[in-house]
This record gives sequence, structure tokens and C-alpha cells, in this order.
Amino acid sequence: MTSKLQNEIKKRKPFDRLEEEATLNFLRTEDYLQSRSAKLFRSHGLTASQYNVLRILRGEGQPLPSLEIAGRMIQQVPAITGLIDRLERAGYVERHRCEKDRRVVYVKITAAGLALLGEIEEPLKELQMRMFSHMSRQDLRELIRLLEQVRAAADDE
Amino acid sequence: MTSKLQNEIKKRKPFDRLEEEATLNFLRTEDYLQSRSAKLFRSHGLTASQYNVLRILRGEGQPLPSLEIAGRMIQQVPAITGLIDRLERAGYVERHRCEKDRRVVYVKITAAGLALLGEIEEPLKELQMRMFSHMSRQDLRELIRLLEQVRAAADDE
DNA sequence: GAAAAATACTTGACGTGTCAACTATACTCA
DNA sequence: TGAGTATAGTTGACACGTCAAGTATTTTTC
Repeated sequence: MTSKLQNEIKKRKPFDRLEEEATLNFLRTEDYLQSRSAKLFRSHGLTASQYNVLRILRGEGQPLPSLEIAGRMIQQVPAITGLIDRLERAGYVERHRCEKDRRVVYVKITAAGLALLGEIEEPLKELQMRMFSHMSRQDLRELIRLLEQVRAAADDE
Repeated sequence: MTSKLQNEIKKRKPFDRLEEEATLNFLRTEDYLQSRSAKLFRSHGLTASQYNVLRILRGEGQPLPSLEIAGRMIQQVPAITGLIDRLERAGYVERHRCEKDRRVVYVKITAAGLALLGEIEEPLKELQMRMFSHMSRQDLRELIRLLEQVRAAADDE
């Protein structure tokens, strides 16, 4: 009996370990979800990372220091600089240096940024619904539980 | 009641939809798994993509056309060129143009490539075991089932 | 048998993640 | 107060992934 994934990638031998099968399955599935949403973002001139920055800023409701943004994304610090550079150039955010602590740079979402988020909201919601529409509520909840459990190990590090 | 993920990313409002929660959970978890194995690969001078190319070549046991490799990875075609360039420069693969169809480039893993794979095998196995060691066999199997189910929608496209 | 279409890549431009190293500003404490 | 350290961010180099466009070689098709 060959598994579905084994078949997809033309793997000859069955998986040695459930752990390996889970890992590879993960990569495949994530790539699938990722590429679908990336396409949507791109059609609005954004990347997934840029969208995330904007969403964080809108969620907060006020300017945030760059590193705070980096912290809320899963991201390395240096990447955030270029990300904000491009968002600023596109007019979706503004940078302001903090007067009290001149090391800090506050990033603020602009009206244009908010408008763009508004545009994307509906189609993104539809896409998410579509990507999981074939799964039962119960399976979805179970999936979320298992994902959190996988990461549970990360917490004790 | 706030979910674990909601807490991790300091999200204020609870998730509107299970679908959104699943999506974000996915990204987070994948990033966690990815970064752990990337670190291992890097310590052997490889990236995850490079490792995948080598593993595919070893699995096949004979040279493969570039596009066949790209096809077995989840990858866009253009990326494969540079990937193989770097592997070739490092001495882990060789390119040979096919005599029968001169458009085709065969890629072959070298002895050095095989040796490197051998070196990585054990630590990678250990890492995978460790990353999932806190999960029961049953939960692992359930996770794999759900991952495959998520991708089931991809097949009817 | 020549023009058109398909195939197997390759190239270049751009966004992003990663690492290491650097600047500027604030803090600490001796 | 002044040296050392921590913090906030930036820069540069490199590896990808992605898109659009280009080259070289078959294959098709009329």
C-alpha cells in the first residue's frame, strides 16, 4: 500500500518513519496553501509578508516600532528593514523616528494602506473558505489542535 | 477563551473563522519545522532545496533531466537552474547534455554528493524524531491524514 | 519540407529570509 | 563621569522563489 504523498512525489520506497512522512506532508501542504494566497496578494500588488505587516499595523491601531513588527511576524530582524522600505515606497506606511528614544523608528499605516487591506479582505476570506471548504468543522478543529501540539515542543526550548 | 496561537502573535480579537485560524497556524508551524531543519542543513553547507535535489538524485539511482527534478520538487522551473549551478560548483552534481535530445540536460549526483547525504542522514533522522517525539503515534497518523485531506482539494483543480 | 508550435531549459529582475558586521543611541555601574 | 554594554535598526552578501522573456532544439502540421 502506497500513501498519497508517496505517490505524488514518485517516491519509490515507503516512508521509513511516520515522522518523515509528516514532515514531507507538511512541506507539500504548506506550499499549496501558500501559493494560493500568494497569488491573491500579488494580484493586489502585495506579497504575503507585506500583507502581514499591514495587518499587524491595522490590528494595533497605532504606530509600532520596527522591531515590534518583526517580533510579531516570525521574522529575523534584518528582513524587516527592506520590507518596510518597499511598503513605504509604495505609500502604504510611513516611518517616524521617536523623539524620546531616537533609536526607535515607528511605522504607521497610511490611509492608502488601510484601503488596500479593505480591498483584499473579502477575496482573502473567500479563498480561505474555499481552501478548507471540503473539510468538516470537526476535522478543522482537530487539525488546529494537532498543529498546536506540534509546536508545543517549540515552547520548551 | 483565547487560543494558543492567538496568544503567541498577540492578536487582539479571537479568530473570526476556523479557516483563518488553521491557515495562520499552518504558517507558524511550518516555519518552526522549516527553521529547525534549515539549521541542520546549513551546518553541512547545504540548503533545504539543495538537500532535496540530492536526495531525489540518490533515490532515483541514475541521472535525471533538470525538469524532472523540478517536477519532483514542488518547484517552479527557473529556480532549478541556479540550484543546480550551485550544487555543481560545490562538486555535488555534474551536468551532461543528452546526445539524443540536445535540449535535455542530465544531472548526476557525484561521489562527494552521496557522501554528504550519508553524513546528514543520521542527524536529520534524529531531528525529525525529536521534533515529533512528544506526539503519539495515533496523533501523528491523524495529522498525516488531515494534511492529505487539506490537499485533496488541490487535486480537483 | 518549411512555418508554427511545443519542449527543455536559461537569463534577468525583484522580493524576501538568513547571516555577519556595523551605526547610533541609551543605559549601567563603578 | 566615563567605559562597557545593551538596544534598535541598517547594510551587504548570498540563496532562493517568482515572473516574464529569451534561446536552442525537436515535433507537428499543413
